[in-house]
Amino acid sequence: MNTLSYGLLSLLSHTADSGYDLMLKIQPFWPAKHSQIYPLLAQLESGGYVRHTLVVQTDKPDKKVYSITDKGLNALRNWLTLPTDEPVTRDELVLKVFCMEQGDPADIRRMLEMRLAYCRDQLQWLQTKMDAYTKLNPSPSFGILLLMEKGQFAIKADLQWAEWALARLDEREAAPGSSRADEA
Amino acid sequence: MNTLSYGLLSLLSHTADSGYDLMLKIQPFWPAKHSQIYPLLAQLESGGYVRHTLVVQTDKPDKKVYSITDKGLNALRNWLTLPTDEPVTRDELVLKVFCMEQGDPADIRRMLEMRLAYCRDQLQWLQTKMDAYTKLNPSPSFGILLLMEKGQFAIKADLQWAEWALARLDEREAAPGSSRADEA
DNA sequence: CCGGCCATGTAAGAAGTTACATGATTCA
DNA sequence: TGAATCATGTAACTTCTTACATGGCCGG
Repeated sequence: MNTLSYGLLSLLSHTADSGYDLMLKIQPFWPAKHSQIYPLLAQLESGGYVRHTLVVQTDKPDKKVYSITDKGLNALRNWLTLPTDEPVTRDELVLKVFCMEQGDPADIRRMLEMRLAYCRDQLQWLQTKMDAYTKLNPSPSFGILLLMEKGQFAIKADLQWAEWALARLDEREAAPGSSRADEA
Repeated sequence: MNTLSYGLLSLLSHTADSGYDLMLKIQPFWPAKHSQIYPLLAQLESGGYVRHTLVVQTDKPDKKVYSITDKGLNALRNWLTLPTDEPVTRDELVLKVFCMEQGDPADIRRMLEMRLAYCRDQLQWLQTKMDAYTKLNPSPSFGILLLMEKGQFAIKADLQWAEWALARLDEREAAPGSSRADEA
């Protein structure tokens, strides 16, 4: 039972879902490909944590809809009491920023602008999700509200940093000479 | 040449360093164990991107100090022009929050308090690093300044979210009944 | 004297990605 | 007609973690 397994159980504790949909839904929280999800679900099923029923569809391929079992729920509850791993962020951008003096300033600028655009996209996507969710739901899940808020906090921080960094780049380019220019 | 390889080259573009020190320094940016770093450095050396000299020490074990070559610098510069992968954050906490209705509210509270403490630690650690760096350095690297700021933005966002979440938990516990309590 | 730090490495295993494989429907 | 979505699966590979292995120095 690894973290991704618990992630799947966590999703299934809200609603039964196909492997495909689980794969899509877990992306914002714990990115994983279908090639990782499908075998894991089979494993969880053989362990008795989930069970599936085949749902036949005419317009689309048939699907396996998984639901969590009592054993799965118990495992989930126990997991909640265990200590939580520290978060890990892997961002290629920070490695690039670290050695940015080696490259063309125009490349750095482009990099930061790309990040800015990415953040705006993410923020808008989240906003849409939040609107849709709160409209469709009379008394929403407290956990989901917390998460959507968490996502917003994180994206906004990244966005604000990118803006701040670009502003500092502008300052730099406006001022002639190197960082020792203020020694006048 | 994977991202970690470029990360090592990025660090080495500032100062020559031992595998051990590189391992320690890269943790905040791209966590990796020594068992991954050492073979990679050997590989980078056989590819001509870095070279090492043996530094004999009396009080401590001898070490291999790696420095970047021209070929390494060129590879680094080229990498800076390439498109940057999107950042990935994996945080077990979000998976737990998603299904928190399944568990004891006291567990959730403990979880959030742990996160809060972790964030405060991280923030203090960063502050210390920033102070030390800016004091020791007359004209600091622009890249490093940007990064330290980025770290602060991210940690503060996480911290503020945790505080906000705990406040909401308090509200919940103060109000009797469920979310339908406001239907009075 | 025991645990932690320094310092390097290998081996085995788990986790994650990319590619291979299939096939119907829908939209431009 | 060609690409995207839905839907499931396996195989090969890369990446990352844990464990094995060694050994001196230092502080409590």
